Formats: sequence, structure tokens, C-alpha cells
Amino acid sequence: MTTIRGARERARSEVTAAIKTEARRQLAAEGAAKLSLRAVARELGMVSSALYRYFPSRDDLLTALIIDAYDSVGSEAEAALIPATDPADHPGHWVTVCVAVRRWALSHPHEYALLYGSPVPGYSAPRDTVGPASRVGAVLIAVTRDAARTEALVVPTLSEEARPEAERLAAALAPDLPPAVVLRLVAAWSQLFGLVSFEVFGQFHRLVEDREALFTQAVAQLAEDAGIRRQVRGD
Amino acid sequence: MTTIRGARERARSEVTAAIKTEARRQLAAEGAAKLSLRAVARELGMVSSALYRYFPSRDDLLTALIIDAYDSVGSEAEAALIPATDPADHPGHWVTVCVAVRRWALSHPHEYALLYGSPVPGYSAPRDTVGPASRVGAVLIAVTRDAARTEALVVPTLSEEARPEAERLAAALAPDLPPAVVLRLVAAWSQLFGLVSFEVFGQFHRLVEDREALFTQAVAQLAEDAGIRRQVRGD
DNA sequence: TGTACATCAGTGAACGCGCGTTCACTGATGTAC
DNA sequence: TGTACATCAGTGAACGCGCGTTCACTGATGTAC
Repeated sequence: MTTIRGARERARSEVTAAIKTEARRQLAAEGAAKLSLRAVARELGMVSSALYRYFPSRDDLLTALIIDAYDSVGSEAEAALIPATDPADHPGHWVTVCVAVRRWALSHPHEYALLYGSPVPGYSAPRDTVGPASRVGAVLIAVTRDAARTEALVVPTLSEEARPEAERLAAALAPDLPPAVVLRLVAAWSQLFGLVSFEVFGQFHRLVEDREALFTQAVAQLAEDAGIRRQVRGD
Repeated sequence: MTTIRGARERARSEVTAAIKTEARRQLAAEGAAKLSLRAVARELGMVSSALYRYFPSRDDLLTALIIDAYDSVGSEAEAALIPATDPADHPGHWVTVCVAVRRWALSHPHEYALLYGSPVPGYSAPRDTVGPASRVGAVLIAVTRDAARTEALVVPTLSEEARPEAERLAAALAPDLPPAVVLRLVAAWSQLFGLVSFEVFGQFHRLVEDREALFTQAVAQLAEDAGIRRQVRGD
């Protein structure tokens, strides 16, 4: 069929996009709690019941926004790796990715809160969010893998208590990496968001001034603890 | 005056306590968003307007709960230090404190979310919360100070970029400790809550099984990075 | 090419809900003389 | 010890708000013959 999509189909995707855009605007302005179907419809000059042609409920709209937001941070993190920097500087790559995540969070605080803050009461994330939610973690794994490939990875110690979990995680996430490293990657991943959350949620208020300096030193330490080193010789 | 407190005064503090208790119960059951003055009053067999004799607004009630919650984690953290363990094992003390915080969080998830999750929209924490909010951090400083006193503290490196902030933080929080250490303490403090938040907020769902093992290894690493060591000789 | 029918976006009214806060009041407790 | 007045906890009605969701409907667009 060479027919262009009919007017109906085109209109449908345009309106869907407009709803998401307006919803995202309200989310950014007021936070997830204040996001309401009625307000979105009002702003779009529609009647609230009309939105039900596009999203079966408020939760489904929220889910769409969550997926978009995960994709938004995820692609920022991925993009941070692209500029051709020193290919041997693996710790530098790691820090660059973390800095990109922090920057995204600071410029999208409410979307950040939706992803990494308190769970929205009564809402439970459906399966579709799992993929997009793992993109940032995947980038951290990629950086580590790259270090391993160029022999710039020092395997850290692994206690007997932590070994079983480390092996499970490695099998699930990166079977090509040493379990001790994967364990630290998962911990580092959550600690990265601890640093970001404290800043975004205001815990550093009147306490830390140069937050970027604190952040940079801390994430560099995370890379080091995971075993990521600067590459000594090119191969 | 040797008079016992009059009936009015006694009644007042009893009712105030009953309101807080019921509010805390609803907070624990449903989360901060669902906490309403009307529901609390209903449960107490009062009329909603009566609560205004005790708390001038919903936000003031929330503030009281926040302060209580900070005091609750804070005292758990402090209490974790008391049992007479090996006094030379500073890293062990550190881990014990962190474990206590994690345990409190897991058994009070909604109160945890109120303190360390997304800020409640439209609510801004008043001054009175600052003191209680710093108790956990103060315990971590105390552990570190104890290590320093017994020469079990190795001062980490400090980059030129981070030095000014490290010195500011040290001056504000613990002038007796090396700035490099204080910088890492603040970072560790936020990373500790990153680990806890990911667990409480469900990010480890279907990913990490033995969360205690992951947690323990990660916080032990935080202590090490801050320079806290086992004491070699008694003094 | 024209007609009959099916699809579906959007309307407008309604249901039922719960919330925070104000206000004039009643009646019990406390206080000063 | 008794009386007059002040204080204050709690009542009940009301204000004004906004929400998610359902449902019978109209009218335009698309499709099959």
C-alpha cells in the first residue's frame, strides 16, 4: 500500500504527542502529584473525557511519561560517550557519563523525582519501563567492558559473603566481566543516584556549595573502586 | 508552684500525642500524600476542625512527623554504637551504623520516603528540622573522629579542585578532622542513602537478591575510602 | 463515481469522591477576688 | 468557700476547590460494494 496514512491516523498521533508534551510540561512545572488529566485537557482546549480516547487512565499517561524520561536520561548518558575524548582514559569516560546524568537530573528535577524518588502511591510500574530504566546502567557497564578490553581493569577483592550475589549479578548483567567488578558496578550505580538525589532533593542545601567538585571526586572514586584504571599502553 | 498540671494542660498534651500517633499510623500505611487531617480526625472520633486547636495547618502536622522521623532514625543510628563491640574495629562501627539506618528504612518505608524521597510538593522544611536531620551524619562523624583519636585514620588524597569545598565542609562540620576526610564523609553520607533508597524504592526489584551483602560490602568500601582503618595497637 | 454503513474523535453532563480551612457557637475548666 | 468572669476545646455547618471516570450523544472520516 502506497497510501499515505489517513487523516485519522495522522491526527491521532499528533494529538497523542500534544497530550504527552503538555503533560510533560505540567510535570516539569508542578511535579507528578499535581499532574491531572483534567488540567492537561483544559490546556489543550479539549474536554477531559476526550483524553480517554488516547490514554485509558491517568496511570497509563504517567507510564508513558516515565518511559520517555528514562529514555531521556538514557540517551544523554549514551551521548556523553560519543565525543572523541582520550580513548585510554576510562575513568574519565565514567566521570563524563555520571556528569551527564547529574546535569540531566538538575535540569529535569521533577522527571528525575518521578524516576528515582519516592514511588507514586498506588502506581506500580509495568514491564515496559524495565528496558528504558536500564539504559544508564548499561552505559556504565559498557565503559567498564571497554576498560576490560584494553586491560585497564583491576579486579577488586571479593568477600565470601558477597560472592554468591556477585556471581548472580554477573550472570544476569555482564557474564564477560568479573563478578567482583559487577557487584561494585551495581553498588556504584545506586550510589551515583544517591549523590544526585541529595543534590536534587535539597539535602545539600546550606551545606555543600561546590556540588560539582564533591560529585566529581565521589564518582571518580566509584570508578576506582570498581577497578577501572587509566590504560597505560595503547594496544 | 507545686500544683500538678491542670486537667486542661494534661488533656492537651495527650490529645496532641494521639493526633501524632494516628497521623504516623496513616503515614506508615498509605504514605505522606494520603495523609489528611480529616482522616486523622475521623479516626480519632473528632470533627476535623478540632485539629486546628493543635496544629495550625496540615503542613505543621507534617513537620512534626518529619522531626519525629529524623529523631527516630537518628536515635537508631546512635544506639547502634552503644553495644560494647571491639573498640578497635572502626570500620565495623561504621558498618554497624549503616546497617542500623538500612534496617530502620526497611521497616519504615513511608517515613523514610518522607525524609529522603522526593520533596513533598508545596512543602518547605522549616528550620526546626535541621537539627534532627543531621543526627545520622553526626554519628558517622563521631565514628570517624574516634578512628582519628586512635590513629586509625589514613588521610586520603585531595585534588586541587576539591580542596576549597573540602575545607569549607571541614570548617562547618568537623574542624578537627582533615578536610580530605570530611569531603569523603559527606559523599559517603549521600551514597549510603543512595544504596538504601534504591532498595526501599524498589530499584533493586528482580535484580539484586542478597541486598544485605551488596549493602555491607558497599558501605565497608565507603569507610575505607574515607580513610577509616582497623586500629593496629591499643593505646 | 456514488451510496450505505461502520468507525471513531470529541462533547457535555453527571456521579461520587475527598480535601483544607473558616467561623459562629456551646459548654466545660480554670482563675481572681 | 463562693461567685463572676475569662479561657479554650470541641461542634457542626459551610465554602470552594479539583479530581478520575462513565456514558449517551453527534458528526466527521473512512471503507465496501
